[in-house]
Amino acid sequence: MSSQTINALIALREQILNGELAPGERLLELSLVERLGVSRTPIRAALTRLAEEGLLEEMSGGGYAVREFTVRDIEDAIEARGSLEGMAARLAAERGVSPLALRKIKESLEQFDRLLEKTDLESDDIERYFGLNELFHNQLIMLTESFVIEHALRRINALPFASANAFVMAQSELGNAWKVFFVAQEQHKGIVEAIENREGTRAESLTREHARLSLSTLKTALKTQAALEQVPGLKLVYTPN
Amino acid sequence: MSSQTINALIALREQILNGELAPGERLLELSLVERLGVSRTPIRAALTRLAEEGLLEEMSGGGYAVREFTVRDIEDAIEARGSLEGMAARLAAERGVSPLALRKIKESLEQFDRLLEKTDLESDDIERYFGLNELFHNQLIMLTESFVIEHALRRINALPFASANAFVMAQSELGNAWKVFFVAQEQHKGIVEAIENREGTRAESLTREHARLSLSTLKTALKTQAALEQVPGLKLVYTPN
DNA sequence: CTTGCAATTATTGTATGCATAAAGTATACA
DNA sequence: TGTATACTTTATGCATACAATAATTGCAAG
Repeated sequence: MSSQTINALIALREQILNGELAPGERLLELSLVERLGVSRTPIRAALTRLAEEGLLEEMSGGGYAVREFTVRDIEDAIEARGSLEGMAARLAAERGVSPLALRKIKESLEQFDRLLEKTDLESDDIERYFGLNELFHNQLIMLTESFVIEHALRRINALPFASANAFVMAQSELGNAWKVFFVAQEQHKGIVEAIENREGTRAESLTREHARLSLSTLKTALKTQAALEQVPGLKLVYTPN
Repeated sequence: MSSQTINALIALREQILNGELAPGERLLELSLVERLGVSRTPIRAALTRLAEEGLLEEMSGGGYAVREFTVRDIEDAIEARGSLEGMAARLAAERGVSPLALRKIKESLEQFDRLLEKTDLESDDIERYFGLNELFHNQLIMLTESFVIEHALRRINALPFASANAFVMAQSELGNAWKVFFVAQEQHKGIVEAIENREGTRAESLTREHARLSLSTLKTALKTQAALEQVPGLKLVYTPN
């Protein structure tokens, strides 16, 4: 994709997740031209893309509005991620994986271990955990070497609160991050072990449970004002007050 | 979406599935202008959409090419559909469904039954089965009333060989259609029964197995020249000869 | 004969003007 | 005062001209 379109896409996505563009608000192309400083063409491209991702909804008679999500949507999205990641893990176990890829993902596990040796994580450590977690989940998906699975998961992860990292941000706002991270790491290890041992069912159910850990964290975060402000996308979730 | 864009989208998709535009072939916007009779703007919109769906791949340095699929891709896509439909069925069972929706999907089951009373299905009957099958799978997805699940499944079903109906076309080419359809109907009934009885695990595993029935049918079809010609999308699958 | 560079061509990316359709408003009539 | 209709406004859809970038060809030098 081209530069102006990417600029518009990134700026728009950020402003939506920030809450600068509120849920339900209609996005007028001309006002976005002023706001983003690019012409209508790349803006229209960005809008259709964001609608595809699910962040916007098409209005009847043309135009788009920022979508409002429910807690139920978060549950469904994380269940769906768990389902697909679980399937990926199972297929990886059943079909076998390349020795190189297996070694690489084990290295990630070791890096997690080293990071979690101390019990009080500082801001830098959280940042590092964030990066590692993203890497691990990518490696997990890539183990299967399947375009279709990658494609489907990319779509789910486009929903901001569905991705594996949303929970990291939420947890870091809630304090005592290392406790949950330790549980998560135990699951990581089990998943990789299951894949190595060709235990498809175990790999799948562990991966699903791992996703549910994100869910419980996010649901706690929804009750906390600070997390609600900090975790991208939670502002789009309707919370009856 | 607007009229010219839809025209371009439909025409392009059809020509890709027909094989008029061969896998690997680069699509030049200007040549599509001649071919489809609309200007570049709606064509570009259709191209980005088809790339989103996975039918096209973006080339480095701009432009798109028709994607070539492998048998493995079919397997993965149908597994993924089974995974997501299975999740939908499980959630429907666990959360419960509206009496109205349950009654409606049971009516579909009865229509299947009436259709399958005879053992020799004619062309019209296959057509009817096709419609019923599409309806049933839609109803199944809708039972959960989840935007996120619908969204994810719509994406998977955009891959032509992944959708629940691909197997109907394949089977009708293979002859003896009613045998497989009878097995499928038994699964349909089990799924609905499980949802009604709040048996989440049963609903999920039956739904997954139902998807795998499509898979075995499609794999058989891949070995048959007639089916290869008739079933939309199978021309995009690389078959070493 | 091959390789590197430059010029040209071809293709995609962006901006904008015009057309069309939808939404809103005011006015006239019941 | 309420409703229907015509008119005005506004927003999106489409086409096209222009800009920028990537690919290709030809020429020259090693």
